[in-house]
Amino acid sequence: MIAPKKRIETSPWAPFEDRRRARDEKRDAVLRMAVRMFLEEGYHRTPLAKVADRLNITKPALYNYFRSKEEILHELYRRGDEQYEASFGRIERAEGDGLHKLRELIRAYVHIITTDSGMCFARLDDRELGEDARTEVRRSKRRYDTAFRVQIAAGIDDGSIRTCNPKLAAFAIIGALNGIADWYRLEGELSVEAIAEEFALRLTDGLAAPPSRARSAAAPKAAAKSRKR
Amino acid sequence: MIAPKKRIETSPWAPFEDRRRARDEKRDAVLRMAVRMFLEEGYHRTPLAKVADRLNITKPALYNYFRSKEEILHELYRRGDEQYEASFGRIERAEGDGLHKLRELIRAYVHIITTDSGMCFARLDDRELGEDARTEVRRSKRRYDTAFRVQIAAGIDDGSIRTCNPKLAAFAIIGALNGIADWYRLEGELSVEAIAEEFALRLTDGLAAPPSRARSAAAPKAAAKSRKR
Amino acid sequence: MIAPKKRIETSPWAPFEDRRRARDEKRDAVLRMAVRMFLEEGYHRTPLAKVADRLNITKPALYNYFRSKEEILHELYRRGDEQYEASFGRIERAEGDGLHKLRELIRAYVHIITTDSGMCFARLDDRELGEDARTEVRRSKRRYDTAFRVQIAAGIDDGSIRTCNPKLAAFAIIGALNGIADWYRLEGELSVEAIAEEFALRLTDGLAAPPSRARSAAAPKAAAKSRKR
Amino acid sequence: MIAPKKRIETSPWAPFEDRRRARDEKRDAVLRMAVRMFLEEGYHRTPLAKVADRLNITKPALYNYFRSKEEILHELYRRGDEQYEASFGRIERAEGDGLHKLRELIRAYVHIITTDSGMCFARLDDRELGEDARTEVRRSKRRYDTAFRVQIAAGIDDGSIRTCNPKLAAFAIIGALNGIADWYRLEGELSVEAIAEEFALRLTDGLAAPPSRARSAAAPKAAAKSRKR
DNA sequence: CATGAATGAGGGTTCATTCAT
DNA sequence: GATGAATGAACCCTCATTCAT
Repeated sequence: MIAPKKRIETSPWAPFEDRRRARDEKRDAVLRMAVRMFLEEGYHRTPLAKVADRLNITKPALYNYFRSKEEILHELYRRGDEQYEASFGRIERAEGDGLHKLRELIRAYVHIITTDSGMCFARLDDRELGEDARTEVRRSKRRYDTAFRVQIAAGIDDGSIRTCNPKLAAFAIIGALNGIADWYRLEGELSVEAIAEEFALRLTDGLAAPPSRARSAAAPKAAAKSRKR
Repeated sequence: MIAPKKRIETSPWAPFEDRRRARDEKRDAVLRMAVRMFLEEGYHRTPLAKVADRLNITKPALYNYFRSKEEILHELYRRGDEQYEASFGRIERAEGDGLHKLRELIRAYVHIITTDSGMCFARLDDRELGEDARTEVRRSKRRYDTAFRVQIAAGIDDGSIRTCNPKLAAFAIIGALNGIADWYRLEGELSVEAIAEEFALRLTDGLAAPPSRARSAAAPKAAAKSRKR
Repeated sequence: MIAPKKRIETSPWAPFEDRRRARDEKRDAVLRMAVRMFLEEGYHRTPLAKVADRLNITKPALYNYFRSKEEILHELYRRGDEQYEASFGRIERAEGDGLHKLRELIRAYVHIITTDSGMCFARLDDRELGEDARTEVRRSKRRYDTAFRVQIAAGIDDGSIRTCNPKLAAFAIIGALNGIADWYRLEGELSVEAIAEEFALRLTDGLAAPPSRARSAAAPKAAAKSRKR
Repeated sequence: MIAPKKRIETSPWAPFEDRRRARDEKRDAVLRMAVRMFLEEGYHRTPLAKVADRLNITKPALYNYFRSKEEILHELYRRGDEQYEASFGRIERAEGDGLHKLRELIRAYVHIITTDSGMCFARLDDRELGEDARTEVRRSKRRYDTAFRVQIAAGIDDGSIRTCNPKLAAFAIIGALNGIADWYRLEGELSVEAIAEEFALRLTDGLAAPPSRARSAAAPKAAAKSRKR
């Protein structure tokens, strides 16, 4: 009821909060601009001065938010990783056979790799990073590979996926997915959902166990169902 | 027949010939060294001085064979393109339905992308090139995309491939194939042939038309066969 | 006796006084921290940000007490100079022959150069200062040189010091004393008093005129001998 | 006799030799210019661009001879060390009692510290160097200290030097000697020899053991007296 | 008073490329 | 044809200092 109440209550903290938020927003703006330019032009062909210019600040101002150009890159990878990690974790903890989860992984991957931070893993070169960060990024990449392999192996076990070399199959799928980063921006007519669905089916149909007569009735249904979404 | 004969025959030009050959061999050596180092370390992280060093020559000596670092890169792309072009042309001119040719394209692509020059298209960044060369490289890339799309479309027409979006399907396949360049060197246990065969089948089975009863007898056999290997 | 008494007495001016004192104390704290870090790391390798950090304040806060980094340095020299000036003046005004006063100067110098501000003259580089301040500092240094020379000359006159080049002798002594700043912190086992006494004797014994007839015969010989070399 | 003979004889080597000499001369010129400017202005206040300017070359040209600014500094120390090392070694291996050798060390030190490279140890700050080089320089400095201490201790043993704390005495002498670097350039009227001789005598007379019985009675008294203070 | 943010002025280093020999 | 040397253009990063809040 009393107007200043809220003000009084939050008074001691507000400045801090506001400051921090403003700061975080700026830091974020730097990252968003940087990732766009890195993706567009390439990391090493993007001087920080240009990034700063487009943000209407000066080059050293960036150093209020990051310790080095490399740290910006590292942070971009980290943000990408958070997305992958969250999505993959959710899928892994959910119910479903190997094939289903594999398709979910594909859908998730498509949704992430079509975002700026998601694209970093596919389009930026982790050799620009120092030893430690590079190791971290590569660990993430291996973790994604593994996520796919695990579901493929699970699918083979539970009969939802035909026998194959899980490692190679995972490489093929991830390769196809990473490739999206190369053409997505330029082929604007397709929605992310459409791409996700198409890849989820196209990349797995070939892996799905061939419909035995018994299964031949069920599989088409599943396919039809998933196609609806 | 006699060993020196050839020498005698070419005698007047021999110096020229020899010179030119020696020159070409050196030029070639530069390219081979350069591509390896570019692939290993990245183009812009590979100073020409290091390339020269490993060849036991000096940096300016490189300028006897190439006008610029960029020209080296350009030439590498060109050599890669020659391979793709030759293989693709041969396949396109051959007999067979869409599915067959698609598989042949995949096999050819695997064989080329596992070579140094073939890897350039997938692992080097054409944005390092100047306007003209970049345009040329991108035309090549589009041409490969098109090659795959055409066979997919042909396969859809001739019934060997199930209905799908040829552009997306081609992107998926090429993405999977380009991905090979990311892991091939590190996963040494697999032969190129094995990879080629696995990818040719794995990436197409899902695209192949659903086995009619007539076909359903044949397809499993093929699958079984490939599994044995 | 009662705690608040002092507070009550100064009551009307207390805020001002307190303020000023608080301010001076802070200014002082800055100087004490700065001198320690300048001596430890070197002036130009000590960013103000680090000084501020260790004081748990922020960099621009320093500018409330000093107009520039250079002013801090200048002030440090000034504080050192006050000490030298006070001690030297006291000695010069006291009684005693040249040798005695020379020894007193040495003792005083040791006591001052083993303090932080005293060390500034020996360990910091006055070329970091601007024209005016640098001139001032150099005037101080010359003044110290002169103080030593004057007593040496006086000693020569009054017979307490043997004939020698006063300028060179003063340089030697001051050099030896300044050198203390290079090792004092690291050779913790010696008390300032011990060092002062040792230097006062060691650096002058050779300069002192032979006190007795017995000596007057021996000393020239030694000198003659060593001169032969 | 034949003019070109020499030319022919040295022919195959001359280019190499000439090249190498020219290169070494230039490298040397860089070092000589650098040391002068470093001593004059201070290391960190001397941009490489200015050094290059005075040599009529451009900044990056310096990188043909040195890998970094720090390496130049390091090399300067090394050249200084060579001089000290050579002189000290010669003296240590020679004949003579402690006092004699101590005086020789002093003379040598004066001769070296009045040269540009010799001055580096006294006037440049080894904290500008990286870990390794700094350690090396400090080892050198300790070695010089030790050289003096050893002779003082030897002199005490052989009776040529009166009992005293060798460490402190060495510090005092080296301090006095290093101080020369602070005033030598500016006090041009004195020859190096004169300074060397004056310091050799002035700094040791006080340390020399009283030569005669006559003195042995007087000296303790003086010491006792001054100790009362 | 104190703070976060921003700036301007450099400085060291790298590297493709050119040139005289 | 090859070399050593040199250059110019960038680029990253640091830091003292200022300013609005």
